[in-house]
Amino acid sequence: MQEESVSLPPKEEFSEWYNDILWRAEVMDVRYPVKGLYVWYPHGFAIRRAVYQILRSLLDRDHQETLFPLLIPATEFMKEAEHIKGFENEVFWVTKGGQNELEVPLALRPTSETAIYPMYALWIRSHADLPIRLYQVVNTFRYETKHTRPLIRLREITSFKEAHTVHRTWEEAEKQVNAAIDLYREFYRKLCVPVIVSKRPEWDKFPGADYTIAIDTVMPDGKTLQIGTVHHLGDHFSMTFGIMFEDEKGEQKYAQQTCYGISERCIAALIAIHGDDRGLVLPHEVAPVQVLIVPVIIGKRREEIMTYANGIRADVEAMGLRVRIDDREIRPGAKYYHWEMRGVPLRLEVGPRDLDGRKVMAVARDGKRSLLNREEIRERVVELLREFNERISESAEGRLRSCIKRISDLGEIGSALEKGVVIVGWCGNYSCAQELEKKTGASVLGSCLDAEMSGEGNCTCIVCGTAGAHALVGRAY
RNA sequence: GGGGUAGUAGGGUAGCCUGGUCCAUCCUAGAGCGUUUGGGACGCUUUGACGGCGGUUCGAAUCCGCCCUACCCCA
Repeated sequence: MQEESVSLPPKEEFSEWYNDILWRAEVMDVRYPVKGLYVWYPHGFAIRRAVYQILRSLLDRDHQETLFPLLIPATEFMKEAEHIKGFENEVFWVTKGGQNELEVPLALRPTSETAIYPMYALWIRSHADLPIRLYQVVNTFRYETKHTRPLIRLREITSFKEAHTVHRTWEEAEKQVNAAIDLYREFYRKLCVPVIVSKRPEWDKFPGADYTIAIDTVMPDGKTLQIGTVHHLGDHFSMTFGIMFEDEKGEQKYAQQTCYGISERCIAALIAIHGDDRGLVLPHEVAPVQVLIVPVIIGKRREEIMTYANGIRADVEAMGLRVRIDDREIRPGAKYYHWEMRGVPLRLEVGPRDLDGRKVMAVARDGKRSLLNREEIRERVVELLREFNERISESAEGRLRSCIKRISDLGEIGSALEKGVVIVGWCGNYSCAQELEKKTGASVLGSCLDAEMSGEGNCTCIVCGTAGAHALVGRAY
């Protein structure tokens, strides 16, 4: 009874678990009085900072960070027909300045193509200006009418990393698309979050794109979460916004573009994929506290133990790790629970026994214990953190694999979808996809791009029986 | 988008139909003091709520309206 009041609901009840862990682990406060807007607690924000630090460092290899305005004039926003159609029902508009009605209403960006591309038209003159690869991390606004959910479906996306690139040729832009996919794969590998890459069907691509590649993961309840998209924009936007350059022969040409984005859904995935009944489980790179030191103080040896613990702290700090001593006047067990909830990957316990034997007890977040010698702390801590990441990575990978089922019989698809996603043969036609979606309540996410998932050779459509390719079907968030 | 159920202190509940009381209650949490400290310590003192806004009324947790939030079901 006592434990019930302080612990999480079991993770099998994912919806409630997810809601609870967000405030118990101090990630988000959902009590802000506007629908779909949530507050980052400092601890959650520290996770966000570490996660986006990884993303930034990957992008900074060949992108530059920038910052465009939040407000987009209606005149620019309304230029690209397909783009408008895709977003017009979810745009927030600023229509007044003080008491006065604005002559041109201003949109709160739902995404920034129409803010950035008019400027690209001014900046780009020659082939020598290309390629351009810029990105920004900004908040965007979407008037969601469906159920909002912290980090997953928001009216203010607080952490939208969007990249916008410009190239000379369609092929060059396609290379960028592939580079972006690789970059996202690398990003999620660092978060130990396994992903599925697929090409979205024609009707589900980004409004105004040639095609869309999506990165999905599977949540513990078997539903898929889209945690990244990469779009080949072709020349749709460059024709609309007049982004032209003079090529080597002196001819004016429309530029080819791509854009790709990741939002704080990556943090939702991080939490959902790794967390357990005791709270957050975080890969060490993104944990706000990477190493926690708990002094176990008994009787009169307080000073001695604190000195020992401080020496260890200094050692770990010198390795560039985020370390913390919990010296509160509470029992050690309470500290363990407190920091396990918040996802500390490695805990070092130091008490009289350790002091006497010049040892330290190291306990990883997944329960693995190792008794270290005081002298080997520097090497061993790094090693333990790395091994911990490998273990959670592997276990997440295993769970993803176990909830992907290959199905060739239409009758089996329903039960398989309760546990995860299915791979079926699909001819590529809208009508068959529609029938499939109607029968199962799930959506056709797209055609598999991972060789190991699509398998060898061709197959036949599960609906109509004609020749097709492997497609991914799942219940999506 | 449509429907259902619910919201009472940090968490869990009673009360609501049939408006009124002096102390709601259990587990915690916060503040204070003391004893403690190798997996959620204990004792004592104390603080704390009726999801929000408006209406009806002498009086609202309770009745009415709108909104917000959560969970479930259907499109």
